[in-house]
Order: sequence, then C-alpha cells, then structure tokens
Amino acid sequence: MTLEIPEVVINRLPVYARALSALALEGETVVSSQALGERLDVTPAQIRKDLSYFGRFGKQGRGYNVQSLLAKLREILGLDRKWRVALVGVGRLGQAIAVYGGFEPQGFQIVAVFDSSPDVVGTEVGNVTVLPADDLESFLRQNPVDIGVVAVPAKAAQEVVDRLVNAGIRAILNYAPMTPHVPRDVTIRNIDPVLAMQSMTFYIKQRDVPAAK
Amino acid sequence: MTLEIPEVVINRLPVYARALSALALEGETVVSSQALGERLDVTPAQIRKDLSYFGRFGKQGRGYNVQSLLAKLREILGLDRKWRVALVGVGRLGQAIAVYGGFEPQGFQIVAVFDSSPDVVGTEVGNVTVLPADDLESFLRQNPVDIGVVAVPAKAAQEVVDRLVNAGIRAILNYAPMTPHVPRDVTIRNIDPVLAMQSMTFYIKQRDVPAAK
DNA sequence: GCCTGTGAAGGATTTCACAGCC
DNA sequence: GGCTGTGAAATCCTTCACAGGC
Repeated sequence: MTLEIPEVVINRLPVYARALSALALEGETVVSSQALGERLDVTPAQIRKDLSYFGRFGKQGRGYNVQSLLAKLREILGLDRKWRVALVGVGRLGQAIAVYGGFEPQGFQIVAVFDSSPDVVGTEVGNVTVLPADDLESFLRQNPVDIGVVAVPAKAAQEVVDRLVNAGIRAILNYAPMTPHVPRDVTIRNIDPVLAMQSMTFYIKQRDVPAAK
Repeated sequence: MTLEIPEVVINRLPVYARALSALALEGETVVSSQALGERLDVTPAQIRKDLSYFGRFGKQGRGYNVQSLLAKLREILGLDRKWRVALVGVGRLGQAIAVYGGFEPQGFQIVAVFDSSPDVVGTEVGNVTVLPADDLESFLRQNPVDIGVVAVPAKAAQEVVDRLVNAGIRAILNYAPMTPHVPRDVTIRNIDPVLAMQSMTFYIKQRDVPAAK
C-alpha cells in the first residue's frame, strides 16, 4: 500500500492536474512550484510537499515539465483511463447531471441511468434509456460500473447508497442533501451547493454586523 | 470579532443544522452529541467542541434541545434571514441552477440572472428575465445582492468574479471549473463534481491494482 | 542564481479524559 | 447513570529553511 497519503493531498492533485492542463494549452512547457502556487493560491512548499509523496518530478533550478508532471498526476489519480458511471435519479437534478457535458471529456462515461418513476423509465436521457430502479442490482451484476452518482430525494438516498454498496460499488458521488453512511472501504463525496452557501453567510454576516470592537 | 473560529468548524455547522431539521421533523425533541454524531459520522467530542466555540447549549445528563439548538445555529450562520443571490451565466449549467428548487426554501433567492449571449438575454429563467451581462454593475449598484453565483465557462470566470468583487459582492459560489483569485475579505466556495470524481478514482484504483504488498 | 526535495518546526485540528451537573 | 464542556494530549497538516543539484 501507498504508505498513507493524507486525503487532503489527494484532493488537491486534481486541482494541480487541471492547472497543468491549462498551462499546457497556453503553451507553457515548464512551471515552478512558485508559479503554479500563484495560479492556485497555494504555497509553493505545499505543492512540493504534496508531490514528494509520489516521487521526484522536478528539476532543481528549472521547475517541473508541464506535460510530464501532468501525465504523472493523471496516472497517479487513474485519469489515464475511462471510468464507468451509473446515475440514479432522473428528476430535475438528475437530468441536469445526465446532460451536463463536463464528465465525458474527463473520462467519466454515464453508462446507465435509473429511476423509480414509471413516468421517466423508458425515456432517453443523455445517450441512454432510463431503466427502472428495480433493475439496479441485475444491471450492476452484468455490467461493470465504477462509480455511482446519487441524485434522488434525501429520503431515498440512504437506501440507494446501500443498494449501490451492496452491489459492489466502491465510489459514490452524492447530490442528495443528506450525509449517507457508507462502510469504510467506500469512498464518497458530497456535492451540496446549499451547504456551501450556508457556510458563506456566516462570513458575510460578520461584516454586516457593525462589529462590537 | 468572534475570536477566530476555524473555518472547518463553520463548514460543519450547516451539516449539524440540517440534521437537526431532520430530527425535528421526526419529532425528536432532544439529542445527545453521541446520537447526532452517529447520524453524521462525526465524533461526539467534535460536535461538543465545535458548539463550544459559540456557547453552552446543552444540558448535562440530557443532551441538546433540538429546536433551540437548531435556532441557535441558524442565528449563528445567518440562516434566519433571506439572502439575495445573482446568477451569472445561463448556459446548461446556469439554467439548471436557476430552476433548481433547493435554494429558495433555504432562504436564498435568485433576484437576477445575467448572460452575455443575446440569444438568452430577455428570456425567462426561473422567475426572472435574463439581463445582459453589461448591466451587471449598474444592477448591483441599484439592488442589494449578497451572493454571486458564477456559472460561466472557465475562460470567462475570473473576469466575472473580478466584476462581482469590484461591484461589492463579498461571497461567491463558483461552478466554473477553475480556481478564481479573490481578495482575502471575499468568501468563495467552489462546486466541482469533476474534481470530486477525480479524487475518488485514486482510491478505487488502489483497490483494483493487486497491491504489491 | 534558481528551484527542488525534505527533515524539522510550527500551527491547526481532533480526540481524550474527566470534573461537574442534571 | 448519562451527558456536557473543556483543558490537555495526541495527531495531522502546513510552512520553514536549507542542502543539493542544475
């Protein structure tokens, strides 16, 4: 095993990768931790330390080769291959996710979409036909799927998560506004714009209130 | 000022508040840090410590009153009032955000929507008419807006963020797949499902590869 | 001279563990 | 007996600072 790399570090790697892609498009061939850090509002030391968990990718006096560091990061993160995604829930949110163009170009292919409502089962969403939620397990048994995306109402989310986990899914992207339980060997990420807003209001409020200095 | 409360703590408060709302709906009147922690996969000590930054809300031997702790958290976070939101960008993503029903019930009201494309300016989205992006500053000068939501392509995002900041906005929810720069007194949160996926793949990969123990 | 990689130091956050109260 | 609130300890993460290489 990879000798315990902090999760915060893993979460920053995709950010670095994205910035390197942009730099590559701009024609840059070399970048220093300093320059990359300015771009991302991260200290150069942090970038160097993060990368040092995985090897020695830079050259003293020069910096990092953009293309080769990018390739390394993509390899480390597993972005050098395709990932198969199943989406559960085709309400407004699920629809938006299905037609959202941002996943495919990054190698995340939505191979199946499920919903429990007979109204949408059988309709086309994105490029796939909506399957009945009841078929979830049988589908996953017959088709390899790497990641489950949950876009059902909060009340139904835990059950959907449990079914995905029981069917062998080990990574879940949860859009439902609740915190699902998962076993420790399952990775989950929650997308919740409302929570994000609700933490920002704390800081706006601080400023609005005439501070009782 | 509030004596430096860690940002991680602030980010957890909305999660606690959401769980308390659910408990209230379920008819619970009292909850211990233990019970709340189990629900959220957080240690009881962490909940108690987090809350202790703001006061003493519990009763020894009993726990916390659900309603009154919820009210306290809402007050602390500023969720006891309405917040006015402006959305910039009405592509597929912006459309989805505008019609997404999750913000309004939580007190976040989209009061204006902007786009630079003549094709969508003038159309109705959600309940509001799309205004030309050029009108951003003049609108913000005449109408109070607390939070800006950015849903434009990555290339345009920094400029939009800068304009929002220059117009006085102090909180930004960014959906563009890049990391914008903001002055230190501006709060920003990035929503990026692709980054979330890209960090999960690292962990799936670990398992797939037959570990070279 | 510039910049990486990294031990060591420093700082931040989490967890422990227990006094105190209901 | 059960549970909070909180100093102190432990852990985790970031930053420093510099040896070493280009």
